[in-house]
Amino acid sequence: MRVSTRGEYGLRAVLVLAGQDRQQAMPLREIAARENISEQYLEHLFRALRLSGLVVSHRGSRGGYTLSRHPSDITVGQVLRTLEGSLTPMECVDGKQVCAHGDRCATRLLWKKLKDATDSVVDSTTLADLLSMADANDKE
Amino acid sequence: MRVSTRGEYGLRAVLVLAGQDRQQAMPLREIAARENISEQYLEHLFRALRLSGLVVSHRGSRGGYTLSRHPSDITVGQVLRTLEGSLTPMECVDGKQVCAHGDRCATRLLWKKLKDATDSVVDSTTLADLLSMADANDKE
DNA sequence: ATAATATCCTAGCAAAACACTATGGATTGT
DNA sequence: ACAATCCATAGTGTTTTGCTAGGATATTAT
Repeated sequence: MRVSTRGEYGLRAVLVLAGQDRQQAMPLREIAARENISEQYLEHLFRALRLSGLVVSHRGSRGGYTLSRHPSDITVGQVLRTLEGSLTPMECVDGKQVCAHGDRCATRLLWKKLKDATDSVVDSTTLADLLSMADANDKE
Repeated sequence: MRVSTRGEYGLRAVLVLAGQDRQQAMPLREIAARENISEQYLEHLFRALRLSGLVVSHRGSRGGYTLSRHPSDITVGQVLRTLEGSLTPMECVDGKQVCAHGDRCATRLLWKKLKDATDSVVDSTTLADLLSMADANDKE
């Protein structure tokens, strides 16, 4: 039930972009240095983030990445699902194939509850939310 | 973020015990056969469940396992944590070591939310709850 | 133009986790 | 005695994780 480093690093990296001026592209080198993450590893993660449309890349000198939308318009669910794949505890509540038992399966009822609980968190929390919450704690 | 087969099989197995007469010990062979799980693998899981006090073993002929308490007195959280270890998405919200940033870390705020969400589900759902929910769906 | 700065893409790989299997010993009911 | 169980440790193939390597491609600055 642990989030892998893909989700951890990726979210941290995207939050760096979210706390930044959106007009200015930030190179991976800088994000990697700031968050103490391998630049090469981050490249993989940003490839996925770009393909899912969450970030925009700018190649060449003075290039880098920017968020594709405002931080208040990107949920952590979108980031995490891009990097971690489905966030469900079991395949049978993925929407795809349900086993023959369906809702008469006692365990599936639990997996469904867990799925709903995590969905409600990640789909209602935006990057801007996290930043403002952290900021509020910082001021105390 | 997936539950492993340890949690899946283990929960299914204890639910078999929960739906059973508590006076009669049930051998692993029978649970394994009913749930289509390897008996040898289940032994590992039940060793952990016994050590955590959730089931009681009865050795020898006519032996087997029983729940240590009534199904309404055992939460799925107790079962899953025994088999899966901590259910937190990240180590830093495990209660143990928090990184230097503490609550000013934006990502940690998310991990905390996720932890609280899953905790509230697994700690408030008992084996009896799952059985009665499945039973209700069965009758429809 | 050319050099410098970036992203882009594919491949590979060591370590850890996962999902078991194997084997033999200990205990109890009949 | 004997069969049915649990108990315990060791081993093992597969998959996932968490990277590193190397080069191609695009853009900007000079």
